[in-house]
Amino acid sequence: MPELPEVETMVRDLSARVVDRVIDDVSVSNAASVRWPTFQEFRRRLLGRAIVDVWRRGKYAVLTLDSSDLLIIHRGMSGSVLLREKEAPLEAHVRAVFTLDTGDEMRFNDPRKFGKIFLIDRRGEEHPLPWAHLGMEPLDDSFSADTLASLLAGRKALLKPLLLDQRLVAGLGNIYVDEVLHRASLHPQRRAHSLTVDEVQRLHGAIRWVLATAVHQRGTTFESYRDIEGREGHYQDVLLVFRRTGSACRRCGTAIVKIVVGGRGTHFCPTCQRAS
DNA sequence: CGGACAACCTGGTTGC
DNA sequence: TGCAACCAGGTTGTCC
Repeated sequence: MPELPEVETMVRDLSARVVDRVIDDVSVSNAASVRWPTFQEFRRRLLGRAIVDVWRRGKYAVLTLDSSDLLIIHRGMSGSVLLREKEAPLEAHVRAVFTLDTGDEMRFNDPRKFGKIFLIDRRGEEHPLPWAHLGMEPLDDSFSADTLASLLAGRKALLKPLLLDQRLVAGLGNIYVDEVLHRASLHPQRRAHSLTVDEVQRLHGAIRWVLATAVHQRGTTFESYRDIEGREGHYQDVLLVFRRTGSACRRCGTAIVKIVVGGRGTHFCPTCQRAS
C-alpha cells in the first residue's frame, strides 16, 4: 500500500503531532514486526526518549530520537501508523504501540505482518541502516532527466520492474509506476535501454509530476489505506490506469488492459502506450 | 544481469 | 449460503 506519497503524508502529519513528545511506554504484540534489536533492548532504548524529527527515505519513515537512535518504520504492503488517544478502542491488527507523554498512542497496524520496525543507531554501526542500498530520491533536485538516463543506460531489463527496483529510484511502487508509465506514454515492457532521450525526459517529468501530485492529494486509498487520523487520500480519484481494467482511457477512450509484468498486476492503455 | 517464481501473512473478493 | 481459489499498494531469496 504505502509508496512514497503515502509515506510522505504520514511523515508530515506525524511531524506536526509527535515532535518533542516523549515515549512513555512501548508494547509489541507481534514480535516479528521488530526486526532489530531484541524486544527487551528495543523497549529499553525507547523509554523516556523524545522524538526530535520525523523524515522519510524511500518508503521508510524515520523518527529521530534525542538519543543516538533512529526509530525506522517500513509499512510493507498493508501497514499503517495511527495516532489515537489511549482510550480509543484498539484496531484489529495493531502489532506495536508507542505511548506518548500526551496520552496519545502511536499504533502500528499491520494486517499482513509484512511491515518492519527497526531501532538503529544513526550511524548504522551496530546494524546496517535499511536504506543502505536505496537509490535516488525522485523528488530531490539531484534527480534530473540526465541522471535517470544514466540509470537506464545499458539496462536490458523491462522498464516497469526496473522502476520498481528501489536500488535505482526509491519510492515508486505498483500504483505509481503504472500511473507514471501512462503519463509518459511508455509501455511497461519496453527495454530500459531502448528509450530515446525524449522518452527519458517524459519519464522523468512523469515521475516527478505523479509523485508530487499524489503527495498533494495525500496518497491513494483503496480498501484499507488511511492517514494517521484515519482519513482517506484522494489520488484514487484521478488514477489514469491503476485498477481501471476495462474502463476507458481518460486520454483516448481505449479500454485499459491488465497484464502481469515481473509478477505484478500491470495496467496500461494499449493505444497510448505502444510496445514499440 | 535478467526473469520467473515462491515465500512471507492475512483478509477481502470472486466464482462455482 | 458455503467454501475454495485468487488477489492485494512490498521485499527478498532461489533457480535457471
